[in-house]
Amino acid sequence: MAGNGGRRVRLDDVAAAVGVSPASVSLVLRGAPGPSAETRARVLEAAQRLGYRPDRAASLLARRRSRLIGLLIDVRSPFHADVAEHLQDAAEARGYDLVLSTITRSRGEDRAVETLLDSRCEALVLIGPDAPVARLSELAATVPLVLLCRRLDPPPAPDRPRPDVVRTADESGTALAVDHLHGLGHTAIAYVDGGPGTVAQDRRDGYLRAMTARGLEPRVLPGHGTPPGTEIIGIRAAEALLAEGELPTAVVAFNDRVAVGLLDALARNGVDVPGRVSVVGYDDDPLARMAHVGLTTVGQDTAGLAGRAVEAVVARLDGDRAGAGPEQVLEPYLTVRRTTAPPRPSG
Amino acid sequence: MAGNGGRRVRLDDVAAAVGVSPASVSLVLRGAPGPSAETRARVLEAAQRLGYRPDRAASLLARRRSRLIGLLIDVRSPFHADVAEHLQDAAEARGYDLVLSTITRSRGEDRAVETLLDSRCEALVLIGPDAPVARLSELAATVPLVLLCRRLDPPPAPDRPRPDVVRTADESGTALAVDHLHGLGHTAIAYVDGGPGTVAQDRRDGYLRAMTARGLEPRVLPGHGTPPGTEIIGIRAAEALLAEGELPTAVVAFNDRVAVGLLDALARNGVDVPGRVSVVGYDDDPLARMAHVGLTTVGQDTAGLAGRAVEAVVARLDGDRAGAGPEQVLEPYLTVRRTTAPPRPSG
DNA sequence: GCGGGGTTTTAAAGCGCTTCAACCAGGAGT
DNA sequence: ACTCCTGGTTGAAGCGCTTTAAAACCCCGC
Repeated sequence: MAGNGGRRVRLDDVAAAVGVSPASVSLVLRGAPGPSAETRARVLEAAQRLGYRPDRAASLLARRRSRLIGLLIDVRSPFHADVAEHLQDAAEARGYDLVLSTITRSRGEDRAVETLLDSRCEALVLIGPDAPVARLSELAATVPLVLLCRRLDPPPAPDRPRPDVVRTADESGTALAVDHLHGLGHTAIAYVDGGPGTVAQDRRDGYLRAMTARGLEPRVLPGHGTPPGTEIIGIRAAEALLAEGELPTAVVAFNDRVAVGLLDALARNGVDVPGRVSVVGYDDDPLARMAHVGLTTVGQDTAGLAGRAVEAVVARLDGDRAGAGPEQVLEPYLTVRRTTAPPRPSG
Repeated sequence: MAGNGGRRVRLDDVAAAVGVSPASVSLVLRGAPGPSAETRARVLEAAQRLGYRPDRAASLLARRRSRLIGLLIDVRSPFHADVAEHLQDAAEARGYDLVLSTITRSRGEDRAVETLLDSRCEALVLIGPDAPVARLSELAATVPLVLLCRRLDPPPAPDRPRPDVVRTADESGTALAVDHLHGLGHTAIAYVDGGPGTVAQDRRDGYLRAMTARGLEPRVLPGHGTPPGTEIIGIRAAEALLAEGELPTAVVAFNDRVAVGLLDALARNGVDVPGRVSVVGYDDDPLARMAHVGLTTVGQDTAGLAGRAVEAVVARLDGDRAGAGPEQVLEPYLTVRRTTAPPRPSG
């Protein structure tokens, strides 16, 4: 079809082929109002025939608005990947495009954000960024900013610019887990903590509150250590519990990786799950879904998060601030799989 | 510092501030030869002071060459992520920039490739793409193309354009595994197959050849089923072996996920690994590295793959075709962890 | 047959940067 | 004294598209 002599087909080529001005072609190709049905058809046909593909750089440069949303993503995180996918779709639906910038070992958040800004992004979405509140606030002064899964704690001074926040109610997540277990008949429910950070804090608080509300005795196993939120923490927690002789009948873990460590250590010590101990994770990681793991876990509504994030961006950018508060909190949901069951009748 | 009144700082602003022409500023900022040391210093100072950030779209448009390499990436694959990271660095070192395009459920390879092309990428790198050879060949006619971890099989007609190929010698990888096990004293070594595709084929061939070369009896367990290359396959294979009563003393798996399924099913059935059976995976997945898995596995040299890919691109683009053949094959390496040991003295 | 209202079309001015030919000083060479 | 360099510098022409104001057109009714 194409691939013929040398140069790439330009807008002008299409215009010439049809016998109209480049302006008309531009209008038609972007579906802008103006051109008549007939012109429209002829232009489309010619563009198709010549294999015309608009040049994004040129279009971007000429356009008054870029309609670009920058997303900072840690390419190794399945959760980030999932959010990215949904953001892609949500953005597209609103007429925006997504630009990805990966953060890697050799490329910190700041660096990645710069790239995004240089690419003319009109707004930025950051997923659980590490940057301190002050830095985020400063950035929010430059460009509309949405924080995904990251509370602002401590909140910036009220006169300082404030990023929008879209997150999951992590405190409800662990409460959900406790509910589920309590509903099954468990009363001795332990919790394995995450590292520092607002997310870990929220999940722990949710657990504590839910336990207290039910008149149950909370028991938090420490989650610090390097690195937090990994299998090792789960293994250590399991070992600590086993050393005591008396196991709780259920354990809620800060996240799925911790839960997997827990499961593994328990299995090695001949402790049946869910027969002897029930385990609940958090994140609904691909890990948890793996057939042979079948971890009961708390999931986040990634599609919802992505959708709200885009809405927040659009609200700022297109100014139709409709009902969107500065912080949006979505409810997590529980996915019951095979690691939870009623406690074994004691004996 | 910046963030002051309205508009973004442009090249012209810097030029005006220093009192030189925009042309000079452009030269200085790109480190191009020409400007004197003094001009250079003054421009740099002013740019810094004004917080100037070049506009990529404009720069891209004006530049004769884009120096952009497009990478197609499945954002959920840790292997892709790893390669991307190394490519980023390798490209940068050669003065190129990487543009990422993710392939998702709602966004196939073709779509992602188009985005890349529209972004003015001068060359494309695809990691193990699904597209048929004909399509790849066609694409290679449009733009320099490097295939990572994907052989061209069957090879396109000799007169057709041919993508460069950079891959791991998968046939040596499984041979390495067999070597290792044989060296430990194993003779009954089974293999769990992957799905269709050249990679699975190579790995199987490597196993078969290595076994035959050592006068050992090969035993291939089927790897087809949906989806191939996942834990389920490993579980099924383990069940099949257990059903027979007589277990081999070692098993090589098509990849780590299969190996993990295998490990899990064995553990559930009280089979000690590596006491009773040794297991070797392939890919050196994060999964394999997890503390509690400790899977002995064959790893690919992702940094090397990325480096070669960039070299291939540069060779095509900058025309210094130095020593680079159309297909480059890197050797895999074995990482011994805790799932392999000498076979238990029979009895 | 002409002014008026609406619909289509287009000329032209950029978007912010790069590039390249031309230009300019101030030595060196003859 | 005059030409020839040569390293520095710059004016101006784009890159391929969007956008806007204005032109062109068409159909009416008077």
